[in-house]
Order: sequence, then C-alpha cells, then structure tokens
Amino acid sequence: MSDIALRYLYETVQAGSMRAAGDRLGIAASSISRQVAQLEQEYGMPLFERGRRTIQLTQAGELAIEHYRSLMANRESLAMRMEELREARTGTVSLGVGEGFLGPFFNQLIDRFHLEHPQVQVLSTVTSSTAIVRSVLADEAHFGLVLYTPAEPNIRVRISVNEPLRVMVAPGHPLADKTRVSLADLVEHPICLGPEEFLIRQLMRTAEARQRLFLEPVIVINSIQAMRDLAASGSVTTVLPEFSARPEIADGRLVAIPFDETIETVTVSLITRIGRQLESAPRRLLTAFESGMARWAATTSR
Amino acid sequence: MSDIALRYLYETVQAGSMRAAGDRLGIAASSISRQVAQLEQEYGMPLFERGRRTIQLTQAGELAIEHYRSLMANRESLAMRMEELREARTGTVSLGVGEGFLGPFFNQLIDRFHLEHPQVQVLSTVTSSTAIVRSVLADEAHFGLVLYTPAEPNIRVRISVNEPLRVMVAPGHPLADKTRVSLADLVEHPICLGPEEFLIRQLMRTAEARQRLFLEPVIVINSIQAMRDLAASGSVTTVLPEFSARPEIADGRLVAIPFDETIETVTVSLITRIGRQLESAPRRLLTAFESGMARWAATTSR
DNA sequence: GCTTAGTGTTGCCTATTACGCAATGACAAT
DNA sequence: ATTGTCATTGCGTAATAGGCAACACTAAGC
Repeated sequence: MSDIALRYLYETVQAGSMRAAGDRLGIAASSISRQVAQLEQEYGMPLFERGRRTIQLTQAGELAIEHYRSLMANRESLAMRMEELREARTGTVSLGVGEGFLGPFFNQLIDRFHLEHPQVQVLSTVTSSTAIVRSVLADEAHFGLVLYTPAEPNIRVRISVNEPLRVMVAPGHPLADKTRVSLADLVEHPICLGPEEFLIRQLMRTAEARQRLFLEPVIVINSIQAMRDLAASGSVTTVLPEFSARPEIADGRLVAIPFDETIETVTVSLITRIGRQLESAPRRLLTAFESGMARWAATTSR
Repeated sequence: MSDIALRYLYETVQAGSMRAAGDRLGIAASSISRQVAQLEQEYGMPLFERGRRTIQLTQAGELAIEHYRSLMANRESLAMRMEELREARTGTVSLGVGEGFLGPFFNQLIDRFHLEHPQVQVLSTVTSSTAIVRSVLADEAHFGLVLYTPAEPNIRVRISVNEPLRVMVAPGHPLADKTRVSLADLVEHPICLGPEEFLIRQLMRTAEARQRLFLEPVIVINSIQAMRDLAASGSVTTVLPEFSARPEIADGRLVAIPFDETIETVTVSLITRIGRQLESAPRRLLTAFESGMARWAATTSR
C-alpha cells in the first residue's frame, strides 16, 4: 500500500524531479505527487523541502529512502532464496527408510542427488516400516521406503519392486556350493533371523507353515547389518533379499542361494501421503528414487 | 502492492485458517485466498500445502513469513524514528555564527536546547559573515547569526538587535578610569583591531573618517578571542560590542567604556533563507534564538 | 459406513484506489 | 518581463481489492 509511494519517492530522488521520475516509470507526475503527499500525511512530516525548484529531501525523507533501500534489499534476497527453493538448489527433504534398504542403490541415488543439489539437506531416518508409515502420514517425512505394501487408506504407493529372498551363507559353509536350498536344508544348520516384527521373518513364517517345518534361529537380532556380518563370519546362515547384501555378495564374503520352493518375495515400496503436494526438492529426490526403482524392477523381472 | 498479501499470509498463519484470519481482519476469506494465490504466482511456488484441512506452510511460506516479520520490524523502527524526528527529539540543526557572537548568551541557549533535546545534533560553524550568508543561501545552514543586516534578496532577517561598540581595556590601563572615551583618546594608545574585512573595523573606519582621525592598530588579528585576551593582558586596547566580552567584563579582566561620540552600532541579525521550510528541530532552536534575542533587545533598549 | 461442520476456492458484482489529462500557481533562468 | 519547467489539484476513467454465494473438499462425529 505505502509501497508504491516509497518507490515513487525513491525514483523521484533518483531522477531529480517528479516529472522525470514519472517519465522513467511511465506514470503521470500527478500520481507521484499524490503518493508522496499521502506518505507525508502518514508520517506527519514533509519529506521534500517545498517551495524550491530542485527537490531536496528532508531528514524524514532521508529516513524513508533508507528504509526503502533496506526493504528492496530484503525483497531481493527473498526473491533469490525463493528461486533457489524453486530450482531445488536449497531446501530440505526428509525420508524414512528401512534398514534393509541401505546399500549401494540407496547410496548412489543420494550421492547423485547431493551432487546435483549441494545445498539441499537430505534428512533420512532409518527406522521400522510402521514408524516410516506413521511419519509419512504425519508429514514428518516427505516419502518413505518400506519393505511391504501398506494397506493404509491415506498412503499412496508410487512404485514397488519385488525382490526374492535368498539364503545367505559364507563361502566355506556346507550349503555354499548348492545352487538351490530348501527350507529343509535350512533347518539342518544354525540360522540367524530377525525378530517377529520383521517382515522377512513373517514371510518365512508363512513358508514354514506351508512346509510344516519350523526354523529355530540360534540368533535373533533386529539389525540387518548384524545379520550380514554374522553370516559372513561363517557360523550361521541367514535370509535376506539380495539388495540388502549386494556388496558382500559382490566381493565374495557372502553367497546368495535361491530357495528351492516358492517363497513370498519382499516388496520394496516407495510411499507418500495421498494428496500431499511435495516441494521441488523432495519431488526431485522422489522422482530420482522412482526412476531408479523402475530401472531396478526392469533388471529384476528380466 | 504485495504488502497486503504478505499481511494476509501472516494473519492466516497466526489465526490458523483463512476464514479465522478474515474474521480477525474484518475481511472476506475469499479476498485472502486471492491475495495468497497472487503471491504464490509471483513467487512461482505454493506457500501453503493444499488439500489439507489445517493450513501448513511450505518452506517458501516460511521464507515469506520471515521476510514479512523483518519488514514489519523495519517499518516499526522507521515509524519510531519518524516520531522522534517529528517531536524534535532527534535530528540535526546546523547554524553559522560569527565568532564575535560566541559567549554566555549563545552558550546558554545552546545548552538549554541540548538539555531539552538530548538526541539532536547541533552543528554550529564559526566563520565570517559572508560565509554564513552563503551557507544559509545554499541550505547548508538552517539559519545564521551575523553582525550586520545583509542586503541579499533571498535572505530573511527574522530579528536583529543593535549593540553599541565599546572600548575594551584592562583595569590597569590609563583609559580604564574614564567614563567615556573618544576616538582621539584611542589614537594615543596602542590598539588591536581586526582586519579590513571585519565589520567592526569597517564601522570604525567610517567613524574615523568622520572625525578625520586614523587609528593605526599595532596588532591586526582575525580572532575576537585574541583581541579580548590581548586587551586583558593590558598592553593594548580594542573595540568590541559588549556581548563579545561579557565574561571578561563581569569578572573584571576587562573594562568596557562607552564612546564619547556617536558610533554606528553593530547589528546582530538572525537570518534564514527566504521561503525555506525548516524541520522541527531547527525550527525549535530558531525560535529559541528568536525569543532570546527579543529579550536581549528589550533589556538593551531599556 | 454416512453425515456434518468447517475449509479453501471460484464467479460475479460492488467499492475503493490509483491513474491520466488538463488547468493552475510557483519558481528560476533567459 | 517572459518563458519553460516544476509541483499540485479537480475530475473522469481504469485497475484493483473486497463481498457474497456457490462449490469442492477434508476431517472429524456418530
């Protein structure tokens, strides 16, 4: 409201007269005069010394100009920050991931994103699937990566990739040379599994029930990392999706053997809250994950 | 222009909803919605997360709010400074004075003004009368105190006080006991006067011409202070208006003796540029001087 | 499950505000 | 003395904000 008045005041000072300022702004001088008069009434003091041919600022005018300068500087800085936000050069994106998802795939995506958007803070929280779903619903996380397809009505599954479970053993293990392993084989060897809450454990439970076999894990631990390390040390086997131990498989510390019978696959789902509008930075990382998972799905199905 | 939009955005965040903000502001919610939409278009980004019952700011919205806060703080500080200026609690007043005018009268006025307006900076420049007139004409000084009545068309004389010239001698001086001194007496004793440019010297010149006497000063110096001090040390006499040596006369270091014959009086004039609008601080000091000089004139004429 | 109260948004109209043009008065330079 | 340029003011016009009602939607309540 008093914004244009300040602008006209400023331009008048710059141009040296109201008419010149009017020409420069493409506005009638009368309008400028009115705006300035209005501003003067607002402040209760003249801003120009009148009765003079050349305009001359009063001290109040100086103050007003100074204020306008700082206002413009602030506005410009805001515009810059807005553009940074718009171009996703800055901002924050928070996501929730299951521990099993951590690995080269995740790291590469995050790395590349960080390279392209150095100023964007990526806030990734590693927790359980239920906690991830909750935080996505509460808008605490922009999106989440969970190992199943939640049934929640307000959760939207952007993409999901099926990944079969493998038996993980160390190279020297008795099972290491087999091309396929059955549940019956697993019963014969000490095994490490996650606790009952873990999805993988639940999937195994259904398979066990179907086969009327029951795995009795010698070690139960709620850390994928620990499961990998324990299996690699050779004393126990474990069951994980392949992507959860890709580096260990690649460098030979672990051998991944398919199951002999059909076992439910784990489903990695990229989830958001339905109806939520994401800002540019989260949206970009989301699409990065989306396309990355699409490529992954293509190689898996092939 | 985008000012009200920011205000509505802010009030909406404060109130929790557009409708509540509208009630608080006495404005329809639709107007707020429109203003916010306009702001979003300007920034090219949503400021609220839509599709949600409760309003939720985006990061861009946070930035905008932050900007609005700083804007309001700036505006408030400006308003405060404007009021200070309006109440003459702050500001600057610059004046030019002749050296001969420095003394208790001047000091008391300045002191009192400073006491009433502690934040106001008084910028007094001591120079020659011609320089004072020039600076008043150029608006460098708000007003000036000169020892004559300038004929300049753009100079307005607010008030002027006539003050007779006195012969100043030390108490031990041969002339010290006389009640009146003539020019002829002065010729007999060494005298200190100002240079030709000094008004006092010019006044003396006319008197000398009238009496066909010529004073030959043994010391010529362009400093009233030096003239006073030299006379007080006893070796020379000098001629000054009484107010230029009031303290020395009061404590007995100098004796002021009236002239025997009529000599032009000096005229102290308070001058401003004609048509100039003074701001509140200068105006107050000006009126202080004006009334001070009016009182002075009253006591002098009496 | 459906209902209901509350939300933001949009279309249409009115009120307010800024604007342009022309006339006026004031000032400084020629 | 005059001329050109300046700011200002009155009046009609254009742009903008505001109000009202209808709509689409969400999040609870039952």
